[in-house]
Amino acid sequence: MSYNWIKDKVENPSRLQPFVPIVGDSYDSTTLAQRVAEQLRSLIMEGKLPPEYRLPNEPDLSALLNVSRSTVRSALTILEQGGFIQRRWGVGTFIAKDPPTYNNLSINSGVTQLIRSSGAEPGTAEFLITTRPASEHVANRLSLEPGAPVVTLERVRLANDRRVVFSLDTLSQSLCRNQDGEIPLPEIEAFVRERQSMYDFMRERLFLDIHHGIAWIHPTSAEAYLADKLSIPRGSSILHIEQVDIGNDGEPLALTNEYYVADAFTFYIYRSS
Amino acid sequence: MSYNWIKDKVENPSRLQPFVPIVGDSYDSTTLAQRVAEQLRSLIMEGKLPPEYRLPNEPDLSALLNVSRSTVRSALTILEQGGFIQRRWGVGTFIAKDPPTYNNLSINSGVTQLIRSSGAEPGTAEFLITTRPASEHVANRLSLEPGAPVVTLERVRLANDRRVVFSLDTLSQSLCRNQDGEIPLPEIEAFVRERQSMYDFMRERLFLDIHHGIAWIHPTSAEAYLADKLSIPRGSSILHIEQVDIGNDGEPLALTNEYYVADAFTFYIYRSS
DNA sequence: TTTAATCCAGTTGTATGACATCACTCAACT
DNA sequence: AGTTGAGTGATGTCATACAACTGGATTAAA
Repeated sequence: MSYNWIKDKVENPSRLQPFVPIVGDSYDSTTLAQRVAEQLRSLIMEGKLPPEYRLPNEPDLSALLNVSRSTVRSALTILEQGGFIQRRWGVGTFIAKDPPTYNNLSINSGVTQLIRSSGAEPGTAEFLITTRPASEHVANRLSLEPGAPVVTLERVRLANDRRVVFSLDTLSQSLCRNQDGEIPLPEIEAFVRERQSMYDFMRERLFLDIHHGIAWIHPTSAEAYLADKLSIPRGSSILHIEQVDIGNDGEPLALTNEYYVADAFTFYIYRSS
Repeated sequence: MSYNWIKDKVENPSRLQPFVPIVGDSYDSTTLAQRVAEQLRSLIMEGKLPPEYRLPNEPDLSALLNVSRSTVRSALTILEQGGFIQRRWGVGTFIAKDPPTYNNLSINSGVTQLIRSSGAEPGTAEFLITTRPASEHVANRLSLEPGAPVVTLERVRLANDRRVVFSLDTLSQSLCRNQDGEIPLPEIEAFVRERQSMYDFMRERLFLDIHHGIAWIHPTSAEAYLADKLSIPRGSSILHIEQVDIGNDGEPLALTNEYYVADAFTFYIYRSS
């Protein structure tokens, strides 16, 4: 019990100790182990638990978090697979030497969070929201019928007023409804303009939880339209990331196309062997 | 016990049933759960366990694999985090709708395997192995002193005789030794020429196991040298992947630079939320 | 007949306790 | 000095029981 774990190295110990398992609060669909892993992960990503730091042993962690050791172990397995911690049999569990951050593509974070975590202030320069029939490609990605109505959101994203990303989000119109019926475009626009996040809108207004995303990497170069939007010379290198977000039932929820100015961000990937 | 699981959908059932836990065979350093996960993962990636397939319940799996249910659960957690399976509380465990393949960057596979899995025959067009002092950048990536001797391996990789990748591998010379002393360059060359894999060489000759890799994504365009090597026009889009492979102790083992012709492969990434 | 509520079997999630195995330290011995 | 071996503390594995959830069947009510 003499672990000075948090005490002398972490600023805010209170985040960990008063962990309440939350049983039937709001319907969650996540398991206890996943919530514990999520809690520890955010501590690591916020830097509260520094690299190479040694965690308490599993029985103590179990007592601290007020969950059983098997739950702790399950959570640690999740974190280990993500490259956040390293376990050494017979020795202990340690924060990884180089744990993933928000510019790790293995973590499904949005553009806004990416910009913010790079130390810049996120913003939006152009904003165009429309409905249109789905192209064949879009319909294919979203498992829709070609021509089905979709909501598209076109934005130029800013980092400290510099144009760094052009993003084009697509969402089936049939999903844009709550218990009161269809949500009108202006309401969507208002929400996304303020919060700068379509994921927040999907979660809070449509109650659509994203289980994971599948992203395709397309290196390309800027043609006229993109060069104009991003204020870069034509032919500049562009990283095009096309992503489908998948819900808990395996259903595609949204399609995202993001075009990054090549030198604006450095992306990396954790590749497990 | 009436699961026709394997029986009617999988060609080679024998791979699963006679699972032997392998206790002290060769020193492994991997846990039993990891080996079980690895075994199931290869079955999935080879297509023996089709998408959306339902696995036996955990007690039956435990009996089939001759390990305890907690070990099974640990293995399943690993696979779930990798996007290979989906577990549904109270229902069952299923192969994912779209499980990762070798062109998933979250899986640390080499170029040769990538080419082979795309259905093409891998080959090598140019082959140059040298020793040189480490540049500052290389030394930094590999945690070496600048100027320390490194072995570099330059190759043009072929897929059905088409030039698709230019790769530049770097390895500290201090690691290129076995119990008999330093391994001469010609021996390295002979091995890698035949097996077309530097990872195999590191594992079998140097006993260096790679725990994971960290890859950086750099979209760029081909300058003169690369355009020549890859037989493409100057200015063509190139996907540059720089990767550091990390050992079990967190030590950097090798540095890999791979330059992919943009349209040769489609890479994707599994992004967990 | 239709609808809603209830039960029930099957499956994954969590808790608990015990033991196995590994890595490290350090004293004892050769 | 070098080696062996016990001891300690950590993670890994096993076993068992129970809780919570899902989906379908059954039953009861409208």
